[in-house]
Amino acid sequence: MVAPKRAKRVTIADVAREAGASVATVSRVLNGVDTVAPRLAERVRAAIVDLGYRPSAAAQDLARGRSGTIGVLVPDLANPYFHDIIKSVSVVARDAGSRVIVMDSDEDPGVERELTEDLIRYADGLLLCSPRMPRADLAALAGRGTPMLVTNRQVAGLALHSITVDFFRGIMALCGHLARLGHRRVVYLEGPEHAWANGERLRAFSGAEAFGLDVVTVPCGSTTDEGYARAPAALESGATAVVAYNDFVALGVLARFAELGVKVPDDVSLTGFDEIDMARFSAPPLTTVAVPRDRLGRLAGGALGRIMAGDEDIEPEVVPVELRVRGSTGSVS
Amino acid sequence: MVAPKRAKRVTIADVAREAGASVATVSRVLNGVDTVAPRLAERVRAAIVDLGYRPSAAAQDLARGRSGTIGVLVPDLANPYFHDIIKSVSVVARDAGSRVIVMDSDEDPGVERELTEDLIRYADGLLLCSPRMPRADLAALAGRGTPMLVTNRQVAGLALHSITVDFFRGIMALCGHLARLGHRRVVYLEGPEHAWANGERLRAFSGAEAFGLDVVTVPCGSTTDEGYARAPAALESGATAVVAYNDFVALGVLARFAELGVKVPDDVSLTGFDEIDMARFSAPPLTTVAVPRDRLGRLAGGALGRIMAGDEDIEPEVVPVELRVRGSTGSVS
DNA sequence: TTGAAAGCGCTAACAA
DNA sequence: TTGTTAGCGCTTTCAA
Repeated sequence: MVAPKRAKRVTIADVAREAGASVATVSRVLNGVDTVAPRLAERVRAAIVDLGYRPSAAAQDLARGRSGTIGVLVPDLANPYFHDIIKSVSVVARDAGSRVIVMDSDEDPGVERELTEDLIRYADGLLLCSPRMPRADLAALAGRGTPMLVTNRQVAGLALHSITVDFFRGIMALCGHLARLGHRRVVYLEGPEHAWANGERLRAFSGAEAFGLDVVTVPCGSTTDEGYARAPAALESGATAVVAYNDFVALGVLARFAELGVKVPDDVSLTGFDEIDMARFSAPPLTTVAVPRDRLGRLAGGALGRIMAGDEDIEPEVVPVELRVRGSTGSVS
Repeated sequence: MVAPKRAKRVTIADVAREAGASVATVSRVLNGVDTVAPRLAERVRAAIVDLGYRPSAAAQDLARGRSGTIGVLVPDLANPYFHDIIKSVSVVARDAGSRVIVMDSDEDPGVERELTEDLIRYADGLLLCSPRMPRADLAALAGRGTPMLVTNRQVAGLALHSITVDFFRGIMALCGHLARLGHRRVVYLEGPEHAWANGERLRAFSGAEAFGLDVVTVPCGSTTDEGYARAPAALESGATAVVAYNDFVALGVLARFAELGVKVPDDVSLTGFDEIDMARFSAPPLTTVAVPRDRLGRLAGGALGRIMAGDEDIEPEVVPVELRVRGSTGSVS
């Protein structure tokens, strides 16, 4: 093994010296300003390679007054829901010449607030995905002047740019589907308590109750484990259909039901939400609601870009969803 | 909506003026240096709040000569395998007062190299998870002097700090288990071609062949979709057991088999690798190999910390794995 | 087309 | 205990 040399940083001045040019010229070459004589530019490039020079991001950011970075905060990196959004935003960002840095708040409103404070110092713009933090925190952030966009959360009376999903309609579609199959009593396995998405679903259920559907609610969460754990409670409700907060939960329920000898959909129907990949690979495949996450991500990326460019007139968007009927729902026997 | 004011940045000088102190004092308060008179410190803190001041990350990083950031690169954010590692590293980092920024190369060696170049300018240290880039690129990076650590990849003859998983033993355990069940011919659904983990598995299989196990190989990948797609090919091999590259692939195979009416494990046995949550929720639950990802993550975080602190004497570690026998494997009929 | 030099906002000697 | 000031490495006028 070669002796490790923690070399002192190579700076733009070193390159300038090596190339026999000024730092200004090196900077020009670096930034693709084409008012540099080809021969000189070549010497500079050679020096850069020779010395293995990399511009310091901190110095560039400071001098430029911006970081070329957009910060994305998600409550759970493991959830493909956010993953797809990150991917799409990354593509949009890349096209705009900026990079994306991602942080995971682990569903904790406190951590979320903290990470956001951090992110705000590093990034030119912020994308808060399904933020769980209290309204007041969000308000404070919004008042700070940093360009930002929020997904899956609407806060009445706050000048907050947002792109949301039509969860309300999704649940209505699900309920309508179940009602047509003859279900009169369904149990809803609730999502994370601070999730706006959960509130929207609850709103939709009370709408469905107006149509004569009986809805009982069981606290749960957003993971397979939680679905697995709460499945018996769902059963006890005496409902003929279980509406899980999302596909993960539904998959957990499905597994537990299998263990308990409960047949889906013969004994009880089951639905998910989000349409993750696994939804169509389960046995039976899951009736769920498809959310166009890539579209959501692209919209978010585009809107955030415009906001960062100073455009304050961003229309709040609500992306539509689509019911996917599969084998996990059936008519009441 | 209130008129949006893209306020000019509040700087440390503004705070100093407001508080009637010097910038040095403000800096001291900011950094918790306790040689500031309580009353003065209080005034400074009040000014900070009043003005809504946030230190510029770029300026701090530049002045300090470090960023307090560690960069993590993963080939696929969606894979819980990496997710768990990120979580553990984040915890270690947080305890050390630094933050983690994550980037996803999307399994593309080119993008990977590019992102690493970027990361290296932002971070004090690098954690490359299962890098797919060619040996030469890795060598160039290693020679650059940035503290870095690689997981799941060993490169002979390169002074590269690494922490790897004992994939070899994992596959051997799996093969031994299958052999004891009477299997004589297994088919291996290969992982991503640039993955070191795949190479290790192949090595292990040739070891198993020495014990009389017949192994045929089918190119596949690392996702459920790919498993689903290659399942028929696996069947055609005439093997009595399918060893999937990982649990995702196995789950895809399982779904396809169910559609095709192939019974697991009666008609054919099936194994995964990694032990993701879903592995025990499938029907039948998956025989797989558990990888202690949290431990891997903590080890990585700790080791990287030491490397960044200048300790060059880091022992390469190989974390052990554990066979988990479940319902998806059975004896040959 | 090139270079000199003034910042960018902060930290950390060094003085007082 | 506090303040002054010289950098940190880069970009970007402004002159030449």
